[in-house]
Amino acid sequence: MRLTTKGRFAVTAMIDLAQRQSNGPVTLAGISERQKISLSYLEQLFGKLRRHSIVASVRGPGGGYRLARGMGEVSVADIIAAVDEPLDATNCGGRENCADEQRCMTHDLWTNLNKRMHEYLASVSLQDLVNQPKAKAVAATISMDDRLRGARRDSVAVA
Amino acid sequence: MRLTTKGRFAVTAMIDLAQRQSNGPVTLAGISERQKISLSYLEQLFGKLRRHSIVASVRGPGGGYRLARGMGEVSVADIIAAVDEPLDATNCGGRENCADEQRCMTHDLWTNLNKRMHEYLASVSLQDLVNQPKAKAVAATISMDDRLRGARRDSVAVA
DNA sequence: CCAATACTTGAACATTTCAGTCGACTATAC
DNA sequence: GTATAGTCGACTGAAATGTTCAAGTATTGG
Repeated sequence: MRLTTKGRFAVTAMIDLAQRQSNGPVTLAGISERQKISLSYLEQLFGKLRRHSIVASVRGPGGGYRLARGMGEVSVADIIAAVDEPLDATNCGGRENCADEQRCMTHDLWTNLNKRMHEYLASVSLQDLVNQPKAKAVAATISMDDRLRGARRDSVAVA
Repeated sequence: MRLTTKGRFAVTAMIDLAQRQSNGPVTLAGISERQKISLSYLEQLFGKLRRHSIVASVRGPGGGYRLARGMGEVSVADIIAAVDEPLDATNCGGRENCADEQRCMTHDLWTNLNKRMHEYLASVSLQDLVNQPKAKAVAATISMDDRLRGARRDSVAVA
């Protein structure tokens, strides 16, 4: 998984959408204005989001975009994967080289990192971001720190 | 922190270096040949690694590069940070906007993700990669999975 | 000393991605 | 039927990737 500003834009836009879709479809023009993202760039991003069934479009006056599923069913990983799609992953992932030992060591490291990043991003839904972002973020951080330091704290409050 | 193939190349090269430095300085030409990375590209990468005091150079015949510190003191995060340096991080990290609530929500999410990625990469040293990569990788994965699933497994065998 | 070795630096380059722009088109509500 | 708003495709400039060429400088072995 690659992390670029493109994914950031997409997530920002999706949060805006999630927050406003209760009063009908949300226009890209509105998101563009509020989030200061170019309208045409949003069109590209939402084209991909739509083709990945993350959002649905409503054409005509009063139209716009709405979520294709509930906020809880859309993870950050979904959004990034839809937008950043060239996910050909570890450049030795079955395709070529990876012949000698060294390459496979780095290969393992990278696939593992990718996996963990993906798991983290998949564990955060749009709902989490819209509702109580602080609690979630802090809880995740504490939990991670514990693991690294070998500490043991059996119940972490998550608000 | 950004993840690109550039960092991958750097880590691959560093592993090669770490494995061979016991018999004196390692030449970039050798790394280039073994790892199939263009020599000039390696020169650029090692220039950065040298300026970050991760490797040291030995000039003249019989020269090459060697690690500036022990393998245990060099983390993957160090290598990536040295090579991928434009780490301006979250594009609202103190600089501008971040005015309304939505932006800060995504801001929190990203800074947190960056933090966790960094912690993970910082926890993996060159030594880990050269010695027993499998054990380390597997252990990290299991631990992560447990946290996500809420499972509880008190002693995870490592190696 | 001297020549081969090997790092050092800088520039140029093709390719790709990023981010944004433009223009033409289609569907639909009023 | 017209204004609204999504859809599509091509096209742009800037940056990053990955590579190559060329001209250095330091140092060691002979």
